[in-house]
Amino acid sequence: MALALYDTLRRERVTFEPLEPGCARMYTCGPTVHDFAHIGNLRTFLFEDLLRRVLEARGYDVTQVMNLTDVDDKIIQKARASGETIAEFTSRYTQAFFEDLTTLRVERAEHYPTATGHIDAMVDLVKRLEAAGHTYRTDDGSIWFRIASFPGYGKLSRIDLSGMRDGARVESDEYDKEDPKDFALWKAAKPGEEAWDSGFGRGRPGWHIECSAMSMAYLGETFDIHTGGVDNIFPHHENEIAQSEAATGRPFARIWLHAEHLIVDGQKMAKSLGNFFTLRDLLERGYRPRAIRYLLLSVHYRQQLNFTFAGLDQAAASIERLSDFVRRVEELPPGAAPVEELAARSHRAREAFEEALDDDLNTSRALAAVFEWVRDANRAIDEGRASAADRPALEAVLEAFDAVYDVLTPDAEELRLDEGIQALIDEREAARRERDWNRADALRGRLEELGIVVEDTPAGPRWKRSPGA
RNA sequence: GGCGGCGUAGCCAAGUGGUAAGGCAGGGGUCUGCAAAACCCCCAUUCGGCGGUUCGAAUCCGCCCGCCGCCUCCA
Repeated sequence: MALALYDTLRRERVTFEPLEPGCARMYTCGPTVHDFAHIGNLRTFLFEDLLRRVLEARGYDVTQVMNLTDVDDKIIQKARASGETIAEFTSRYTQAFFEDLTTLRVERAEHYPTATGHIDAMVDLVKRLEAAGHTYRTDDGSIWFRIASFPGYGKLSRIDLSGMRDGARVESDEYDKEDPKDFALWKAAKPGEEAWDSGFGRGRPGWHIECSAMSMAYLGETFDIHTGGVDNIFPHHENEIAQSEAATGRPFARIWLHAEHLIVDGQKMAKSLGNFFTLRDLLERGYRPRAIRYLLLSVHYRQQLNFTFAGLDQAAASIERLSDFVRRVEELPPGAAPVEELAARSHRAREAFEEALDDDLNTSRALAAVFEWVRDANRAIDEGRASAADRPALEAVLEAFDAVYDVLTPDAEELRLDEGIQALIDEREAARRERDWNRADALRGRLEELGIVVEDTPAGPRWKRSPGA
C-alpha cells in the first residue's frame, strides 16, 4: 500500500510520489529563535519527525531541511534590550531548541540553515524577482513583492482578497505600499539596526524570502513536501509560493502538509491565560519526555490537540502498558520452535500498523492495531504458548512500532538506581523467603514511597520506576 | 464581516452509508502469601440538538446550539 497524505493546496488526499524515486525531499518551517519553544511548537516538530520516520520506514532516502530564523523584528528588539548582538542572543535559544529536540527524541534533519547564513541566496532571489518585474521599491529603500503580478496568489489559503479590506485588521501601514497585502522582500536598515549589504542597500531580508531561498538552495526549485503549522498557511506559505514560482516559473512544493494547533484546556495557549508551557515546564513537574512525545503524537496531526495534565497521565499509563509488554517479551522462557499462529498474528499487526500510518499518518488507528496485538500476544504468553523462539516475530512488530513512535526505551532518569534501593529489594526478598509477609510488605511500602514498584515473578523480583516518579 | 475546523462513553480517541476500534479511568473475576503485571467479563441501543434523504446515517443534506482557529508577530 502506498503512502497517502492530505495536501492543503489541493484539499485532498494524494498518493506520495516523489520527484525522484526513492528520495523524499522536505522543507519544514523551523523556529524563530527568540525564546524557548512551547509545547505547541513542539507538537508541529513531532509531527514532522513522525512524517520523516514514516518516510524512512517506507524506504525513502529523506532529505529534510529545517530553517532557523535568527533575524527578525522581534529578535532585533530583544537583542537590543539585552545588550547583545543578534548572534549572541539567538545562539542561546538555538541551543535550547536542539536540547528540546534531543529530549523528545526528534530525529535530526539533514540541514538546519540559518537566515543570517544565507543572506546572499536571498539577495539573489530578490534580484531575480526584480528582474522579472515582480517588485517595487519604496522611498525608504525597502523592496516589496507586488501581489498583483502573480495571478495564482491566494491558491493555497483560498483567501478572499476582495473581502480583506472589510476585515478591520488591515493596519494603515507604516510603509508606502501599493497594496496593503504586498509583503517585504527586503527591509531597509533603520538607524542602529544590524544590517547586511546587498546590491540594493543595507538592510535585512523579509521573513518569507528566507524559506524560499533556503529551500531552493538545499532541495531545488521544486521539491516534494513542505510542512508547517496551520497558522503559516497565510500569509507565510502563500507568499513563499508567490515568490518562488514567480522567480522560477516552476511549481514550488508538490505537497503541503499543515499541523493543527495544540490548545490547552480547550483554550488557545497564551502567556496571559497562564496555560503556556514549554518542555522545561513539563519536565520540572516531573513528566517524562517519552510520555510527552506519546501524547503529542497520539492525536492526528490535522486535528486540534487539547493538552491537559490528565491526558499526560493517561499517555504515561499507556506507555507503561507497552513497556511492561516489552519486558515480558524479553523474559520469555526458552523454547524450541516458534508458534506459527503468533507469527501470523504479529505479521497482521505490523501490516495494520503500517497501513494506518500510510493513511495520512493515522496514529490513533496505528496505536489501536498495536494494542490489540499486545492483548493477543499477552494472552498467548499467559497460556504458556509463547517462548523465546517467538521473540523475533514479536520484536519485529515492536521495532516497526518504535522506529516511528520511539517511546519504548526508558528515559535515562527512569533507569537510575538510587542508593540503597537494591538493598531494600534484597532485604524484602529475604523476608519473603522466610515467609515474613509483614516485613516484606513494609519494605514494599517503603520502596513505593521512593517511587519504585516491585513485582514478584517466578524468576524473582523485578522493579520499575512508577509512572509518576 | 470573510474563510476553515471540531462536537463520539468520566477522560483521550478511531470510524465518511450497513448496524460504535483502541487507550486511560472504573466495577466484577482468574492468577498471587498479599500485591503488581497479565488475562476474562462488564462499562455509549448510541455518536451536540431538531428535521430531511435512504431499505439502512455517527457517517449525506438543511437549520440550530456550542467550542477552536485563520484573515500580514505566531508551530
